[in-house]
Amino acid sequence: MRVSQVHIRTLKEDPSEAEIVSHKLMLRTGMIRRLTSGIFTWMPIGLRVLRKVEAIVREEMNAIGAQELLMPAVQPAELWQESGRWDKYGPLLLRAKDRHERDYCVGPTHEEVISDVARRELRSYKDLPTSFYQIQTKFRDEIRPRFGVMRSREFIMKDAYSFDLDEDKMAASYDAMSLAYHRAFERMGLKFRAVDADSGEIGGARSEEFHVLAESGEDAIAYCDADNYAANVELTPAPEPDTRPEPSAAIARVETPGAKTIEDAANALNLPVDKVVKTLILAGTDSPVAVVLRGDHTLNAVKASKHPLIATPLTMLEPGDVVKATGAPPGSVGPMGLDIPVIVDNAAWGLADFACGANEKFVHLTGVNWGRDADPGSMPFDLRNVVEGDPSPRGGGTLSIARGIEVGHIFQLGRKYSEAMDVSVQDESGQSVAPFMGCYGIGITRIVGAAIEQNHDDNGIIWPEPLAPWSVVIVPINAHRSDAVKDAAESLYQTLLEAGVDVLIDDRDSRPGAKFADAELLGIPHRVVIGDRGLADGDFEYQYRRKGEREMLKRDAILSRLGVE
RNA sequence: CGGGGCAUGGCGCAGUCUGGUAGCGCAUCUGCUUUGGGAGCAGAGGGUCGGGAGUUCGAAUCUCUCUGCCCCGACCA
Repeated sequence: MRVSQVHIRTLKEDPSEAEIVSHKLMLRTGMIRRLTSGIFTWMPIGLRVLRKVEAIVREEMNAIGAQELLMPAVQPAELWQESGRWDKYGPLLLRAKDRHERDYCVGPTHEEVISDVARRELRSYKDLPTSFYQIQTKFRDEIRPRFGVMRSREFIMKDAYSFDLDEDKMAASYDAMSLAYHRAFERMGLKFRAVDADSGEIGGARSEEFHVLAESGEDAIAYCDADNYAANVELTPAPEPDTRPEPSAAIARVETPGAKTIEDAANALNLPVDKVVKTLILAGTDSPVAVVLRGDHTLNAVKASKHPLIATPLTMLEPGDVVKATGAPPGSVGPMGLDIPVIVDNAAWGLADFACGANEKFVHLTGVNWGRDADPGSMPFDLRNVVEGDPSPRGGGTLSIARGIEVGHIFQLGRKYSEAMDVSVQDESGQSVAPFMGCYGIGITRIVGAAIEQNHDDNGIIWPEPLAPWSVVIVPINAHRSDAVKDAAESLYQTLLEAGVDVLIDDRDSRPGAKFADAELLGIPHRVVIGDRGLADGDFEYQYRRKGEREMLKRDAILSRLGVE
């Protein structure tokens, strides 16, 4: 394409509404424009990228035999009442009434509709296994849309659904889908990890999330390259308690004026934070409970919610209630002498001669030991988030922590929806049975943002080649003054076009600097600069966006560099 | 939902406290000069200051109200 014919309106300054780099760059390049909170127009350049993502996903879905269909975005309430989600889904569901006062929603997902399709279409086990997918606009009325297309209300999702006769076959469909996801993200050139999203659950309902690794990710992922373990930190088990050293210190009372945090206390006591224990007072199922963690650890809400004495949702007591429960304000609370249940984290259980609050304002105790001084309650419990360097649950090495952006999620649903929605097929013996379902989502629009988060520099986007809006940009320098430049540029452009390369030629009359800046902002992987300077020797300048080194190459060398013979 | 902030040409901002009828940079258009890292000069178009109500001779500026947008918050002991 010719830049003169493309709607390009790049901005030099970051729009004030954008916070993270992908959002800023998408606005500066003009890929998207906001219509209202969490709702965007995909402008021509952005749409080119979106289409590349879609095409890869579509190819990988088709490759495993999933069939594309397109379901309605607007769905009748009855369907959602049938599954029980009309009430459960809450305000996330955008609802509307038609002229007859009938209730509808804009689909946030399509389990209900696909179940309806399935119950009408699927008759017998001979129709199975089968899977359907669509690439379609969804709407979820997020509490707080932010970060541009990363957490928008309207977004495009690829959602797929599989139907199988039994659990093993469902697992096979799931595995095929998982492989297809791996292939799709690899083809997009993204650094990603598939992580267990459900490792602690009982039963066969497996689930994996696919995360693009990026600093700005909202999720923390624990992984171990040595043994291939990867899971959301929320779900990564911390090690069992160590054997505890024998007590060696006597208990001592220390005034810690003004100490409110663990760091304050550790400083005042002149101890490392991992020798000080933090005691959190939570709402319990019966009475408040005290939860004890090592000072350098943080409470994991998902794990804590699984303890029978801890109330869900997890609630920290207000300072006033902490005083009522323990006699001391937050910061000075400790496990000694409490008359509420104490739950000790595995790591805190392994400590000897530790320090803790004395349940007296601005007083701490040192040399405290479980059993001798403080009652550790019943069994220790896994309550904390794992940290960098913790052993991998698979035992093959130590964990690293990375941040990730969730771009895919696959799930074995079992019969939950097929039973609720009355989907059934006849098995070999003629009995009606509910099929086992799986559902599989990819956030198409989110991938575009995630790809930028992972691939950018100070000058702009650095597209992985498979996602780039164009793979090559030709920049003629002062073509209006030099027929040689113009001819060489046009000729190269035509050759690349004929070879099927996604090529852009910057045929504007702008100055070179402006063209370079735009090419870099847009993140076009390959740049060919043609100017009188090099052309005298028959040279073109070639630069790869990601590396940045410029080389002078002959036309043939350029073509072979771009994979054209 | 709770807390905070903002709303002035397409974008980024000043002006608001101390009312007097709107300004700067970028972008856009015209002309000339320039031309290998977002050119220079000259000129031009474009906003009634988020909406409404009020105070006042007079409101972008003060008051009330509505709306929209952005940020923070569900690990603090």
